[in-house]
Amino acid sequence: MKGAVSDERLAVWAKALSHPARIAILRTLAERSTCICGEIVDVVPLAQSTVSQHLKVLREAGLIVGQADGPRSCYCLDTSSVTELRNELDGLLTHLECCGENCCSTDSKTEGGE
Amino acid sequence: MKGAVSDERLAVWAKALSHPARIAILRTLAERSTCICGEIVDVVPLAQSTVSQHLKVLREAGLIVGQADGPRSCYCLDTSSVTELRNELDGLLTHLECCGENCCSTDSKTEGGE
DNA sequence: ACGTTTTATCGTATATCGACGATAAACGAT
DNA sequence: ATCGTTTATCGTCGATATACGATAAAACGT
Repeated sequence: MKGAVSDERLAVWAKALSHPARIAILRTLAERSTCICGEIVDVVPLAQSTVSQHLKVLREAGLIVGQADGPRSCYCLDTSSVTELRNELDGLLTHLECCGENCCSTDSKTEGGE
Repeated sequence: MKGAVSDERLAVWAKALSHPARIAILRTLAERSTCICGEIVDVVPLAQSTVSQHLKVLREAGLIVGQADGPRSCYCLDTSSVTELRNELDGLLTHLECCGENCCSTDSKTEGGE
C-alpha cells in the first residue's frame, strides 16, 4: 500500500513546518485571520529579509497564499491546503499508531549517544 | 496563546518527518509491527550508512526507540511519541483551520517563482 | 581463534538552510 | 517628480543535511 499522497509531498509539507519561526508565522496568520504584511517581523525576532524567506518557503509549500503586487504584500493561510495536510498527516500518524507495537524497551537507552 | 507544546518541539518533530526516506522507514516499522534491523536497507534505496543516519535522526526526535547492543539492532516505533505528535500536530493544524480565512485570492499567482 | 554478518560511526563532499545586510522595485503621500 | 515605506531578491557566510565508502565493534557460527 502506501499513503494517499506520496511520501515526498508529505515530506515537503513537514519541512515547511520544521522551523519554529514558520510555525509562529502560521499561528500569527491564523490569529489575525486576515492578511498581514510586515507585522510578522514584529512577532518573530528576525530580520525582514529572513521573514520574507520563510514566507517564501511557506508559499512554495502551498500552506499560504499571497500576492506581492506592490509594497504592501498580502498573505494568508491556504485553508484547503492546511486541511489536506491535516488529513494526510493524521492518516500517516494514525497508521503508525495502529500498527506499531512497542516491542523494544521504551527506555530509549540508546539515546545520549555522542 | 501559544501552542500546548513549544513550537520548537513541534519543529523538531516536523523535521524528523521532512524526508521521504524517514517516512518510508516509519511506515516500514509500522507494517512489520516489530523491530527490524537491516531490512530497511532493502526497502529504501539508500546505503546502509545513510539508513543508519536516518534512524539516528528518528531516534533523536523520539519517534522510534531502539537498542544496538550487538550486531543485531532492534528498532520500533515509540507509539506514545507518535500519539503525542499526532495530537499536537492536529491541534496546531486545526487551530490554523479554524482561524484562517482565505482573504487573499487562492490563485497563488505569486508562485512559479523559480 | 577466526571469519561472517550486521550495524554504528568516521571522514568527506556536495547541497541546502538560516541568518543577515544591502539593494531594487512598487506604491502612497507630498 | 521626489521621498518614504514596505517587501522581495541578491550576495554572502556559517551551520546543517544528505549521501557515500571505509572502518570499527559486537555477536554468531565453524
